[in-house]
Amino acid sequence: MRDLTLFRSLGDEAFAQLMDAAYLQRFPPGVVLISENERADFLHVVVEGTVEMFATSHGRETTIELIRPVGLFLLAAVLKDQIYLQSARTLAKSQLLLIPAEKVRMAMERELPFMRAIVMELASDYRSTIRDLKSLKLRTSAERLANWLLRAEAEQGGSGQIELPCEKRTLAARLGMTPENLSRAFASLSAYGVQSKGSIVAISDLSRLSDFAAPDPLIDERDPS
Amino acid sequence: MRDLTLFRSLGDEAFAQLMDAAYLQRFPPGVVLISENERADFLHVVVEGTVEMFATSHGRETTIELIRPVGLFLLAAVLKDQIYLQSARTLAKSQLLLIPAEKVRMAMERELPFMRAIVMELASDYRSTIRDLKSLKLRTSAERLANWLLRAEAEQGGSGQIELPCEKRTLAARLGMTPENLSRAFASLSAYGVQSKGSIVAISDLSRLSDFAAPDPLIDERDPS
DNA sequence: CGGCGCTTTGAGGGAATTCAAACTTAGTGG
DNA sequence: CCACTAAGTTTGAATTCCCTCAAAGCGCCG
Repeated sequence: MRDLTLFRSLGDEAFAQLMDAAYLQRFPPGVVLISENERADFLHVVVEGTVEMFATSHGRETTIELIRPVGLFLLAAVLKDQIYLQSARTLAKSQLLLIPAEKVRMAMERELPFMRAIVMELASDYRSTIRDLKSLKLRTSAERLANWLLRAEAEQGGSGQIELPCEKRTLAARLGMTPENLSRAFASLSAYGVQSKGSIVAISDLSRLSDFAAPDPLIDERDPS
Repeated sequence: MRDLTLFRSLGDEAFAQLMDAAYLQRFPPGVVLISENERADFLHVVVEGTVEMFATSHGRETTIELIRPVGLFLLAAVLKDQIYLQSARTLAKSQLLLIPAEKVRMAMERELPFMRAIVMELASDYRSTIRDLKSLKLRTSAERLANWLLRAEAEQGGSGQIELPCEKRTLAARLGMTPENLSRAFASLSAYGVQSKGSIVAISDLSRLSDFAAPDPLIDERDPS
């Protein structure tokens, strides 16, 4: 927990207070943790497992983001004391820490370094969402997939192999397309050395894929923290 | 200037210090104020006119947002001391206040209420970007236009008439489509009582348009501040 | 008044979605 | 351990949506 940049900023006492008020809970896969339109009662921290942030409107649904350990979500809604704009469900067996919203806001008021860390966290989240927006508006679906693969490959150690963190249907929604379309995108990337078998993807020639993907640091690279 | 929620939080002295260090500048239309990939040197405040935030990648370009008085941009990049992810250009004759990034960060450290206001501003910006993302991923282009029109109508006083704040090509990019497609979207909305002539759009029957648009509070409504 | 640029319209093509069905995989219960 | 089921994935065909290219119309400003 303390590994989180956000909580590293807290003094021991304040950290203990937050933890005392928090609930550590386990959930099986497929549980809807929160639904959009509810009031923000808890800041959620993913300690173990995977959580999908998704959104619906008039029967349609899409994935906004995947949260994996150690990551938090709903911070903006908690701070503004507003309703959630996104829903969340577990994709795998997960362990979450629920911190009462009120306690988070109190800790922020009491500890300047914590508020500073919150500013940085929010700024990062904002910028990361802008990157997503740019990717959606400036790229085709195959390009989005190609760049997503390149980044996943690097994050998973650069072995040329990727293990998908979720089902393909979810990845499709995350990248803004249908499952069928993702399947076709994978098929079209086979011309650039991409082979997918189940949840394992192999990239035989990074530079060839990179030529097609044309990665853009202003979309694909993460801010240095 | 002091009307801005962000600056209302500043003490008189700190506010004066910020203003002393800032530059008030006028720009003709069509000037590129900042380009993505540059380091964040100034927080920008639009005092008069209109600024378009846009982004490019490999020859493609899109509009992210329009900023009008009194609004600010580049806050996240300034706080993180990072490069900009977006470019900015004036659409009309504009007057901007440029506040050195370093001064903003210093003011934040010195004044707790200012930092608190920054937290709220960032949280709002984040949530508003999430709304954009949902709109893009969950709606067709005609639906995005219809909902944009409904919101613009309300913001402009509910007279049933809208004056477009920018050229249609820019609105098209803002909504994630081509100018041709926007034109066709307008044509298709004429079945729901929408007439556009130049930069004036008339809605003859709000409820009919609303039936088609199916506005969703979690996408179209702004947070109460 | 003329020219430039934006907007509209049309035609054609490409990309993505929908619908449907076959196939694969994982998980369950016999 | 195997068969069976259910769900996820892939493939195919048809459709819709959107984009590109091209040309014509229109408005605005010099």
